[in-house]
Amino acid sequence: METIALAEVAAVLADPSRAAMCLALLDGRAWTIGELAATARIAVSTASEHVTRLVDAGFVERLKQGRHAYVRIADPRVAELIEHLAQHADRRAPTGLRSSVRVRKLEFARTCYDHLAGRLGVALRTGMVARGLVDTGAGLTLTGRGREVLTGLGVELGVRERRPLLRDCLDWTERREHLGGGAPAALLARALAAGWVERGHQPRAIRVLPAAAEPFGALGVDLDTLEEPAF
Amino acid sequence: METIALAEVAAVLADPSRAAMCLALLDGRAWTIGELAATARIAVSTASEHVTRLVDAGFVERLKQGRHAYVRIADPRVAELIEHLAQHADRRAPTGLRSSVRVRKLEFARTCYDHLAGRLGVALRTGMVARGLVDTGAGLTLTGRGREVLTGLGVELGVRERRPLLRDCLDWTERREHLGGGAPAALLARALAAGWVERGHQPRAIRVLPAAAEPFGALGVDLDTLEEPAF
DNA sequence: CGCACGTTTCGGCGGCGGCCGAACGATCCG
DNA sequence: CGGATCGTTCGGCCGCCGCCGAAACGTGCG
Repeated sequence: METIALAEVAAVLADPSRAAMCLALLDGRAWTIGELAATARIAVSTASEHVTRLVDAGFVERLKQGRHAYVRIADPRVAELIEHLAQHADRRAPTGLRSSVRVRKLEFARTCYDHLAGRLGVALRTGMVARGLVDTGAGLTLTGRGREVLTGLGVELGVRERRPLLRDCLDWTERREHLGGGAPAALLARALAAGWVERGHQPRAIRVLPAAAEPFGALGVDLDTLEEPAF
Repeated sequence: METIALAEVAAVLADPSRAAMCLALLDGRAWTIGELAATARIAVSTASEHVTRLVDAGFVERLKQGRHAYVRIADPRVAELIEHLAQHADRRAPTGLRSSVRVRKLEFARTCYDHLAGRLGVALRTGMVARGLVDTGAGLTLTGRGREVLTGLGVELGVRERRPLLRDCLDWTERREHLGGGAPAALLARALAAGWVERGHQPRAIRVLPAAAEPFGALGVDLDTLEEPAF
């Protein structure tokens, strides 16, 4: 039976420690075993075993480099799968309110695997929809104008990507949807390369630089009104 | 931590019996507990317990009707999630060749949750792409002509659906992709209503009727050349 | 060349959860 | 109203798997 394959792959994510590690890895970067052990609050030995299982399942890959072993998500499709699963989990969460300072600091702008999330990510979705760059009629589609504007900003929309250009993404700290998919990934890459934003010290943190005002304005995001928390 | 929510939802699918039940339910219809127990080869009592867990997790819903309890997938999004997961499982399966007669009979035409699969499903994808009704540039999109043709056939494309109109779907018996998403779901509904196809006796079986020739021809599928197995 | 640090392997412990059969409950039918 | 059929609940058994600390391994650095 093929059916056991499904159970096997689900079982890999079914452990709290492994789940925590995968969620951490959604920042798209490579973590060491030690770091992963720390965030999951387990012994390194245990973390190492978990990584082995994740590798066998094709979720992550191990990169040996000197005496360190780096671990990262194997494939964008894996990231989407994890997000998809997390999204369902989120949907039926009684959910207490989020609290920690660490999370608060990440609320404004951060990455979600390979695209922007946080309030900035949410604003991007709202802005692009308001300007008619994205259509929400059935699923999400990039309009002709949307394509023009992104291209004008130097964002390279890979034509041969397998995943859709746009999808709704609801990551695990933010309650509202932001934009995932190929186009937002390309946008983040462009934003980093062009110095509109840069990575902060915390894993998923993003700092917005002055140069971001113009390009993000073109996407319907007014950074000035966004900068300060609403409350 | 929210992270445990991910593990919890994964844990629900992490059991072989529950996975088998979910896969069976992907035919989109309501099954009784007894039937589910039989396909999963477990005692009814155990199956009942599993259904309870699946309900609590929001994957399926229980419909009491007389002395029977029917179970079905709660939501198209759940079906997509399961398919997504199964797809990843499939991707890294050493995979023996499929054999059983039962599967062979379903190869030609069957449903995959709420849309067409099997060789017919695959041909539909190929045909619509060949006719320029579907564009595969980046992700999958329905072209203007595609929309016209479907509408002309009486297929109602719900504008307010949340899921995308088209997505690639690779179900667990077929190796090649077929079309999933809102549009193919609407197409199947129309095909059943209009008498182009009808449901067979096996759970996922679909029988193609003569009236199908014309509408499917418009979608680039030549049923005559497809009818007989290639080997 | 040896120590230190990061990682992996091993052995053993403990708990969770899936499994069944039996008893109970509910519903339909004669 | 009784017997048949389906489902659910309960109790108890068993195996799997996540956990840790200790020890082995390998790489870089002094």
